[in-house]
Amino acid sequence: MPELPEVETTRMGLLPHTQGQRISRVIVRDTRLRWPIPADFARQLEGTTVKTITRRGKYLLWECAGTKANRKSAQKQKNGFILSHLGMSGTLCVLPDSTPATKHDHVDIIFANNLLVRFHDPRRFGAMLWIAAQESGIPTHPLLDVLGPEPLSAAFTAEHLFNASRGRTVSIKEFIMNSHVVVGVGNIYASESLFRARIHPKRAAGKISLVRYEKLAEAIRKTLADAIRAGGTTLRDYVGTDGGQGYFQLDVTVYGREAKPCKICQTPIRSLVQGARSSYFCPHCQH
DNA sequence: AGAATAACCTGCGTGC
DNA sequence: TGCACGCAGGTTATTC
Repeated sequence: MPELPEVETTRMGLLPHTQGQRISRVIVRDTRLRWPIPADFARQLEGTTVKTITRRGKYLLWECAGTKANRKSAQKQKNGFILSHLGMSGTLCVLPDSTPATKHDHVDIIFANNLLVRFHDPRRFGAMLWIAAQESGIPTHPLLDVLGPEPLSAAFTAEHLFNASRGRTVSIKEFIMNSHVVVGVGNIYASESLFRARIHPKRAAGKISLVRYEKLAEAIRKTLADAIRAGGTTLRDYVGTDGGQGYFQLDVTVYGREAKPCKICQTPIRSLVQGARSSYFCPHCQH
């Protein structure tokens, strides 16, 4: 169920326990995810060191490098990236390496520092893949290559939204949830951002002015940045947290508040279904 | 190309 | 208590 802020919080939680640590062993218990975990996944990782973990949209990229000894023994190809995605129900948590596994624990990445990172995913919409290092050092993968700009980067502008939306009849809610347009805006923050920008979720993306896209871009940036900040403040020692409690309380203004009063005008919040996803909005404030 | 729909899953809450 | 049902914060694949 994680959106971008939860993924970023997960990244920040993992980093201090994994950066610079050598992966001593990898246990794959259940390969069934969005795509099967590759057969040689464990072998690729074992013996490498995690240089850093970065985020692209809701994907985490774990940069792994073979040791000098490995390079000498012709194992240069071990350099690469773990590409992970939490899907709807995935968690990554840091645990002591003796922690017994339970149901839906798909993968353990065990480190030389006696900690492990456990990937747990009941609904199996998540992913764990390996990207072999390229010449450029930049990870290339079909899943990454089609992604739109990061909402908290300079590339994410009102002009980008405006230009990408010309001629599009799709609703603005579905438009901003499309990862080809912008990454990281999930179902909750789509409703929250549209409320903040006062835009009705059903409005056609192609009929929104540049001025209104300025407001929307700013609303998305603020909504996500606020949520990341909230996650960061709840994050203390990531070891032992199960991710369930790690998914922090969201401070929502419209999401899930059907029939409750709008926090601005007291009009009852309404919901509708778009692309099989629930949207929430204030019929008075948003148009 | 873009829009709409199906598909992948388990778990939980609700109402009968 | 049990069971059917609807719904869940994601994304790609398929069809038209």
